[in-house]
Amino acid sequence: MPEMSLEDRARVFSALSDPTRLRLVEILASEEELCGTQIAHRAGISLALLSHHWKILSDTGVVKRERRGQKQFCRLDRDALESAFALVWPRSRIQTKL
Amino acid sequence: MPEMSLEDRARVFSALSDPTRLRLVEILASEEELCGTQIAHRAGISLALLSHHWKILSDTGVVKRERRGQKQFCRLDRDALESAFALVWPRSRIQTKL
DNA sequence: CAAATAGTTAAACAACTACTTGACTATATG
DNA sequence: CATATAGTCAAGTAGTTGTTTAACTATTTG
Repeated sequence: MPEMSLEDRARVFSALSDPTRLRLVEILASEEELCGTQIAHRAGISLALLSHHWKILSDTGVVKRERRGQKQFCRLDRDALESAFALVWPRSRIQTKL
Repeated sequence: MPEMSLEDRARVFSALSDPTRLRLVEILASEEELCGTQIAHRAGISLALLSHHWKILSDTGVVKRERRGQKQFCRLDRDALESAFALVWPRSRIQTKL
């Protein structure tokens, strides 16, 4: 993540601003990777609704997806989060450099 | 910040999800404290619009305000941010304990 | 009290968002 | 090819949000 505009940083926070999506992200924060069906099941939502939120999380760069066969595996992109958090939460950037 | 519900954490991110408000927060992240007129001037917005966004930032706990005479001084509440970020960005909590 | 500074509030509008349902596409397997 | 699994997409509805304008309140100072 070289540079993110104010709008792009706001879009990352917007991706985290819905309880359903925040739950998805928090689930992913505690796992290496999960496929769509697993995520939907853990979050207790339909696949259609996951697909809707998944697109938003992907478009904003909060998660990365990779197709393997029928399934798509998903993981957090911590660099994107860090870029968005940097100016609000400087400590995270400074301290992760340790 | 003892415990924050999923909804409350989402509300913090929602407070940061608008470019205008994110700018306000980033301005405050680089200063000890500022009064409303200073903030509005730096952000290039009207006082009426600041007041609208200021309420959202206060209600979600992202900033704390204190009246001194005519002016209200405002500063970030980093504990509230940390509580919201914790499950998404575990490193910030762990590392700030160092 | 009068005037200036600092901030609030309500109304109105346009734009956006989450969710459900049902039909659709893609990949793997028997 | 048929079936099952995995996920997408479009349409519709209901609710929310950001901004402007203009009038209003609160506090300080002359």
